[in-house]
Amino acid sequence: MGRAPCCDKATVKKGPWSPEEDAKLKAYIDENGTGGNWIALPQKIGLKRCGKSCRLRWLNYLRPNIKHGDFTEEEEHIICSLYISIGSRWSIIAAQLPGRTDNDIKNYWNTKLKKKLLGKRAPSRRMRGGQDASMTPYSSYLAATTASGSGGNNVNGAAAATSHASLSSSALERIQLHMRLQGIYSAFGCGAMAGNAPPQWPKLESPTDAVATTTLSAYHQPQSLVAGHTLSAAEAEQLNSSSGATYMPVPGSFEERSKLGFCSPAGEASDVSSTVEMSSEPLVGGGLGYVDELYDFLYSKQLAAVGGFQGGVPSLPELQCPDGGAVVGADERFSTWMASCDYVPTTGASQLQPQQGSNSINLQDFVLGYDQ
DNA sequence: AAATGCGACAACCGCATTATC
DNA sequence: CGATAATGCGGTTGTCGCATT
Repeated sequence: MGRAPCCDKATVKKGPWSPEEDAKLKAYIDENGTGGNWIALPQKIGLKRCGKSCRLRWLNYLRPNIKHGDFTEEEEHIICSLYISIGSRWSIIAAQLPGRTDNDIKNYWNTKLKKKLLGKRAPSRRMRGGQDASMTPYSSYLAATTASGSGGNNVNGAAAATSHASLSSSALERIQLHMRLQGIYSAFGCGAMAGNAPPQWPKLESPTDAVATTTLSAYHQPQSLVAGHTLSAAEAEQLNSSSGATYMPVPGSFEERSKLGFCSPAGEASDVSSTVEMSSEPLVGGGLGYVDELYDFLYSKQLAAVGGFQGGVPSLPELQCPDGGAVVGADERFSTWMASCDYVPTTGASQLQPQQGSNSINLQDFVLGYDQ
């Protein structure tokens, strides 16, 4: 037996809301609030609507301070970065964008951002079956490692390719997108098969997805994200020895790095290229260059603004904590921290709230650490 | 000018979680 | 402590308007 429906579907009106209905609902809530009972609300004000529908209408449309219209580039970057970090947790992402609703962001992602990423595949740069002059060092590395089948990647890559054939197109699309996003993550912070933290994959429900997820997880080993600018060299060393992960102290102020919309470790350019070239990336469906393009998409403007790679590989934006701290990332530490936090989407600037006595880390901001 | 396709957005649906009894 | 109700959330669908043929 499934649960009882929340309302009588025969008598409830569906479809778009009329201005009159909007006015009724808004007037009532403005005056009385929701009363903590959405189910009873429509009867009180004489609306033939389901309580859930009223709630949705209020939250997504009628609520004050809702922003409609185009997303700014900064908002796009935040959405992309958080999607990389936490997947389709739209309510959490929305909590970081005051005035935006989860529904808005979800729609924007599905209709624009995702296509921007999936559709940004420039034929001149990929799917050529070999290297060419336009390939970046990173692409070249990927091609080389794929061709040579280095280490466990080869095995897993073959498994991925096998599972690829049996996936539905929608599942495949999702996996490809996730791989691109995850690939960026790997490129920024992941040395080959290093680290112990399990990767954070967005939810994949179907059995076939599960197969693919298992396959992919085997060679995505996200590295640790740390509160870089607050970490001294000694602290970093201590953490490295105790956790087995790679932390690095990062010079430069948070303000400097956040100017561009992302925290960016102020490392040297040589550090960046060497790190990127060291990274490995599984390839499914001829995915060479995915990382490049998403990287370009996310960071080209930032890099241009600082005159190239001098700013180092950008990190992710911060999730605001009530104490003024912030957290970002997708590693085990982050997911642990997330699990120990309540997030409270509100009409204003929402916040992540560490629970009392929780295993929270006093994070200021994060940068990616790199393996040697 | 009509038909068709497509993108954007609003709304719905069902499941998971939380609160209450 | 279990059952039920309410709420929150993410995935999906429906509808409308614009662009293209």
